[in-house]
Amino acid sequence: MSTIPASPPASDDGDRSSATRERLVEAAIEAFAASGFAGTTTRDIASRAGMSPAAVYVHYATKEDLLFEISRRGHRNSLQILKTAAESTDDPLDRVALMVSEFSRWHAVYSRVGRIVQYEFGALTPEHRREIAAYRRGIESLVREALTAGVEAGEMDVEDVKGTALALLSLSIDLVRWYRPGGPVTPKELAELHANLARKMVSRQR
Amino acid sequence: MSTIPASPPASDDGDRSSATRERLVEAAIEAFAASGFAGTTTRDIASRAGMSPAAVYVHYATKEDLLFEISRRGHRNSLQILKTAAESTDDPLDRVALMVSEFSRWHAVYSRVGRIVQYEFGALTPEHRREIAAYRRGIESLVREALTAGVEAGEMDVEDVKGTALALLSLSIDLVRWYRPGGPVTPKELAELHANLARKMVSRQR
DNA sequence: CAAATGACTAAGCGCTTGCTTAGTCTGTCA
DNA sequence: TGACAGACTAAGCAAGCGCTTAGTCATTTG
Repeated sequence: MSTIPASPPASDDGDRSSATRERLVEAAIEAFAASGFAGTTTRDIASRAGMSPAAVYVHYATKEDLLFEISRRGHRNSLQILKTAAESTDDPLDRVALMVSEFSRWHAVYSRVGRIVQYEFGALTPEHRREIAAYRRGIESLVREALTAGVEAGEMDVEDVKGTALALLSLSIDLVRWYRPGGPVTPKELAELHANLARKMVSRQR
Repeated sequence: MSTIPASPPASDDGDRSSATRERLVEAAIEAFAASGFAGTTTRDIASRAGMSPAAVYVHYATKEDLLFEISRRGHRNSLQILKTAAESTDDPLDRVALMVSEFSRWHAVYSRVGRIVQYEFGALTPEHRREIAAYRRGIESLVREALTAGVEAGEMDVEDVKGTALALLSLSIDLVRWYRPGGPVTPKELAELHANLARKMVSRQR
């Protein structure tokens, strides 16, 4: 339910192995969210998944591999959401608003995963970090392109495209710091608020 | 240089003890920033401060006490910055812009401390967490009050005061996630960008 | 139906952890 | 000058760490 979907719709065949891998990813998400990556033990992950410590290593070679799997899924999934939003309309202002809305909604729904992915980036190996960094550049590019298109169409007033793109992403991403599902605010409400604020941030004034 | 000032202008007397405490705080900031709280060993902190592991415990009873000291200083200091900004002008729109500007500038200048303080909140003891949570409520209140004042003066258009306050804080706080001092953007430039965006977010349109 | 496969466990290895103990050294003050 | 206080170190303890080894068991395959 709070596990993000794997990149292929879900990586399930009927086999036992991939089901166990899913249990491990879910267990690792719970553990990392509760104690952080360095503060989580492989024994904790194993027991949350209902198996012995050694069984973890049948499916993932290291604890960091589990973090990488979570991070990769999170980034691929949210990048896809953003891309779909970007392609859903031709109106530049609507596009930016929809992108922010969907990106915020994603981060609210998957706030646990988002927190792990954002705060434990530095715990990845240099190789894995490079792959994740590429997804992040992709995310930033999509927003920058949407802003540039709006400026060139004369429908937006954005002095600093790069800085504004980062600010729009901050709005969405930072909510993983404080948002808790089941609280007074729904993901949909947050998404609408952020979309409205985004419109104001990029619209021509007066 | 990147240590935040202690709450009394600086907690220095001439004595040896408080100077050593400062060295420990600085060493802990470096270590926590590099490896996270759980990933940092007391031996690492000690050696960065140029002393034996046992010497740390003369000044701080636990590793968590060092984190709390850093967190307390960071919150008190940034809260003070925000309060001073709030009192610096009577114009509601200028006030919000100045608050965002100063809060962003603080987080850029002390981005290492900001990252520790934001990401390791959960590593504090429940008691310490309560004290820090109170500072955070104070910060949110200041922003909410500034927005409410602007709405009541008829100079702002803010539908959701609480949500917009959180969004303005996100703009400032989230920069600790990606900002690195010495990069292409100065704290001052970021502060101005965020102040302009904040104005657009709360201004009456058309 | 024997051989092979692969998920899984019990036990544990070598190392590191936060923190303590016991004692040394330096500077202060009666 | 000698008793004392407090900053500091060398050594180490108990616990817990990531990960491995050796082997069990159920299922698949020729």
